[in-house]
Amino acid sequence: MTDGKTHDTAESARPVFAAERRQRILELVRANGAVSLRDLARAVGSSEVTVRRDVRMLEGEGLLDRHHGGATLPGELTREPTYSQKTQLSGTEKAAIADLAASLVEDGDAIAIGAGTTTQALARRLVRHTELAVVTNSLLVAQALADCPRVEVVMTGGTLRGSIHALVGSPAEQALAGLRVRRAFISGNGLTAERGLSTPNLQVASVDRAMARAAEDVVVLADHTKIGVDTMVQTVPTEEITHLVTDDDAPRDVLDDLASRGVRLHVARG
Amino acid sequence: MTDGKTHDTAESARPVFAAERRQRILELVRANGAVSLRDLARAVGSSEVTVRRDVRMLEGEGLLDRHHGGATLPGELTREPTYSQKTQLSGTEKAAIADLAASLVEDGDAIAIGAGTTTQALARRLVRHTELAVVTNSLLVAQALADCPRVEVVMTGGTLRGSIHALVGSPAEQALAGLRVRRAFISGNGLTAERGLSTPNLQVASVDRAMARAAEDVVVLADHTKIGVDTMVQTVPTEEITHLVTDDDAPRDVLDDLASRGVRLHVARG
DNA sequence: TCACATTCGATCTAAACCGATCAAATAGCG
DNA sequence: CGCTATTTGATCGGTTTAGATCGAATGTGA
Repeated sequence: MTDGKTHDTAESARPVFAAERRQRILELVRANGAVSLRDLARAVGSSEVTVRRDVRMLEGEGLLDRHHGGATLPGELTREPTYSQKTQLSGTEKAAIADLAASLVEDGDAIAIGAGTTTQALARRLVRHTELAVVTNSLLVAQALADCPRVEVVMTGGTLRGSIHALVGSPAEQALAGLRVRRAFISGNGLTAERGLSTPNLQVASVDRAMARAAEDVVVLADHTKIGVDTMVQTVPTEEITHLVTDDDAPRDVLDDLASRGVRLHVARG
Repeated sequence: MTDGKTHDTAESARPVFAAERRQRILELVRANGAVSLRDLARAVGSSEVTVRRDVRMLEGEGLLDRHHGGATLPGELTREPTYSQKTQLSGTEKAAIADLAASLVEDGDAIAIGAGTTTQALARRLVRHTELAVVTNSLLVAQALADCPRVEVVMTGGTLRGSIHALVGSPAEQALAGLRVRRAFISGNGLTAERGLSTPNLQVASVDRAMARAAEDVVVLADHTKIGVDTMVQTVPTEEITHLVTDDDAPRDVLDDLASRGVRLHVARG
């Protein structure tokens, strides 16, 4: 509206200022999700070179992402840190923990397995067991045991929480309330001696609690990155944890504290 | 929003950048568990060479595993035999059927999706929908939609039937009994005009029946190998089938017969 | 086990795209 | 009026990317 230099020359074509052009570029990208440089140039009536410059500038401000051939919304295609990278994080420790935890499962057992990448690794170790009954709310655990005919897998119902690939909500909790198993293998995001196991999500916490209540023994699987860490919602208090399986990078003092409170320790050497 | 006054050049399609292509490959693999290179190439509209390159790159990041002929989820115990069977069988028909079935789903719908590889392919097509509520007893369907934040997935509980990766038993049926959805997308092993949809397994049949009862419309997904085939247990009688989605290799006479009984036909051309 | 088919890997080619430098036009300023 | 700074457009070389081909390796089926 109020451009500094008014009608100095009111000649033919209306001028397209750089700021306006960039604004239109942004709008186009936002509207289409991804636009090629050629289309952008055509749309704003400038050359590709100019648009390239604009796009680079806009990228510098974090308003869009530049790609070979065009531009996209920022962060749209770069969601790499998905689930599978978490398994990569401390894969060897997880494997060692899962091996040790699997030794706590005997043929003929009825057990519950919670959500998490470590519990998924545990489930993979159980394919050789026989006469096993496993109840879980984790899609990944169920998948791991799906092709194993000698293991009966029961899933709770519930709403799928995509980030952890597990079922939550009252259907899941109610399904667990009606069951009784010998051991529950539960993971979490943090474990301290004072507050026990914790997770950042309320719904997940509720299901984990229900799972712990359904079991005689509660086995917590937690690699060293989680020991001594406290997150938002407590799931299982220390007194109810009977076993902890972790790796030997876990802080010694916390482990001692847990042990003094009656938790049986199983430390896997990575 | 404020579309420019410029004539929009409708000739140029939305570009697909390399990053987006890889993202889609990941989605496809996550959804299907195992996808052949050819299908991936077809799905993303690139050559097999390019897809091979992408897959190799993604493997380097640990996001998927590479196998002869295709790619699978990482770290999974890969079931090679089932893999080639299922994807090779009638992959293109399944894809075409799934595409057509996806067009029967509207944003904001509440739908049910049964077990099967075709329904799984359908689920894969729903990731772009918004405000969708999906209830399913299929692990594969749930997995396909797990990473989609705009789709709410509710799973029935139940016992895992490994061969079809779906939940069966009374918990599954009871969960469905308490629900009401607009459309149910059900597959099966055989479909005839006289007996309707059928499957060789009793438990699976019960769940499919419960799912059909929970829906206003019943959409059957069946490729041509199943049309005219009758298997042991009837799941949905022809009168309750409102739509059939199949491919153009299906026997004409059976289709006509079904149509005369009120089934709306949707024939995908492979 | 052997023969056949499919798929993989590598190299090459073609094309698109990017970056940089330079030329031209316009606005600002003395 | 003329100079200069800023901005835009054009060209060129280098780089990246995608597709094609062919020998080699791997699976498949009899």
